[in-house]
Amino acid sequence: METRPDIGREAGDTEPEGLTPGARKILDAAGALFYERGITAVGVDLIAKEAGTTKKTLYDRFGGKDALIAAYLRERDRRWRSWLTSWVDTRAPGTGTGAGPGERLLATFDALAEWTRQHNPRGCGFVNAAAELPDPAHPGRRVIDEQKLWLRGYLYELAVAAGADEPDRLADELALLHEGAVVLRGLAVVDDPVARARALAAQSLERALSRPRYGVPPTADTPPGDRSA
Amino acid sequence: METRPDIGREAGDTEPEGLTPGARKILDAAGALFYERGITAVGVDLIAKEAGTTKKTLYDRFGGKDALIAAYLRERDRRWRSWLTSWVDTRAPGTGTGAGPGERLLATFDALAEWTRQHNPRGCGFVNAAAELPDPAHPGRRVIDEQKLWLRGYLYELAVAAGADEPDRLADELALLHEGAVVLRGLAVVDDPVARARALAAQSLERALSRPRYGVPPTADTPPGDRSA
DNA sequence: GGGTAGGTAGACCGATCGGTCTACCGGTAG
DNA sequence: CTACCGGTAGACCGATCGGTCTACCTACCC
Repeated sequence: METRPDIGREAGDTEPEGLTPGARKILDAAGALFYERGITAVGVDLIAKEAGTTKKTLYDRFGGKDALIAAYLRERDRRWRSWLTSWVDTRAPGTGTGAGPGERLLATFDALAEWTRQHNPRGCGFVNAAAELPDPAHPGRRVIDEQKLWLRGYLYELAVAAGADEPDRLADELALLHEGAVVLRGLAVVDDPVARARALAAQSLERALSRPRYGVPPTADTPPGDRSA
Repeated sequence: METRPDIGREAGDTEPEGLTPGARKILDAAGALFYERGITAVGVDLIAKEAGTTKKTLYDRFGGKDALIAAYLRERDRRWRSWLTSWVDTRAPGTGTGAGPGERLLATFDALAEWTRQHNPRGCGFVNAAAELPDPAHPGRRVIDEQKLWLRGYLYELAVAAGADEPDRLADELALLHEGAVVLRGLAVVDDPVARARALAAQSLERALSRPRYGVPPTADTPPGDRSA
């Protein structure tokens, strides 16, 4: 179990807080089981068995199921943030390029599309977890709140950088579209909800950039038909 | 001697009062407990105790926990549909009034706002239930799918009646906003997400109605029954 | 009266829940 | 060599899980 690049984790990931090999296996197994079958429905015996370890190791390394749930959410949050920011920085470097100022905001939807395609057949793991953790004092709830606040803040930063009129409003709207898209991805009511959300986001963006704050001339937006096959 | 556990009524049943008093109390208690604490976390013993009945009555009336879950979802679905349609019909009668053609579509967001204020402190009950029912064969899953498809179809009908350009697209977009709003209502990241969603819906609506399909002026109502694609 | 429906009360079942425990084993650092 | 660390193996705990069962009661209708 040496650290080998790009196996289960994304590029640029760093091993969080030096997990022992047993703890790593447990966290991986818990991550898959919690997301696929639900948190409450998965017992610690099954996690230990699936990880090829024992409950002893689980309790020695994590302390209990609640702490393991929080660790699972932290891990998922860390991967999602890394995925999103690296995607945006790579595909829409911005600042001086010929692309429109809203390119980086729209790129978040492309990142989401690929993320859901790879890791999200059952909707947002954080929304699902919130459904199972009604107790506000549960350690996992803090991770969930942080994740949602972080995304909204990230969208706000991008909105400000793009020179959007009313960046607060734009960030709220795009956060709304992100959540709606990832939730409808889990259900089967709209096909390609992320693409729909992106198109609607482009429309919202167009309006927000047509009246920039500091007199920056409105530039041509990226065409909505920009989507790659 | 056991009565038939077919009380989990089929779709098309409009009467909630085929229920015996004991079954009614159980369904009420289960509805509150399932939504507030999560489905898996709530046991049948607690439901029977909270309802002031016994497990015997629960199993005689509903057959088992899975059937009770489906009955709970059906009940919630029925209330939501009734709430939404009656709100729209009352506050936005449409067809011949002086209001705009998209008034009924926007009214769905007002209905949602009031619904969430009254019944939805923890987000969408169906999304939460879907998170806890990963098995596609679970009887509750069918109810969830029907609920989401119904809303999307209802929005589509309203979009067609309003004479929207691309009613499929508009229905998808509004469904997206509905889901995003109700999910973010459960979390605490955006204040008044329903209002944000309504504003964005109004914007989407404005565009969809500015280019009606057959050259009808945007202020005129297109007669319903338009089913061409 | 008899039959039946709906209900209450509560014992009981095997399985599983989260969590703790002792005992042993291999590697490694002082 | 010894001490310790991380792990394996598995017994064990009380509680609770979904579900079944017997027994008895009341009310209503033929």
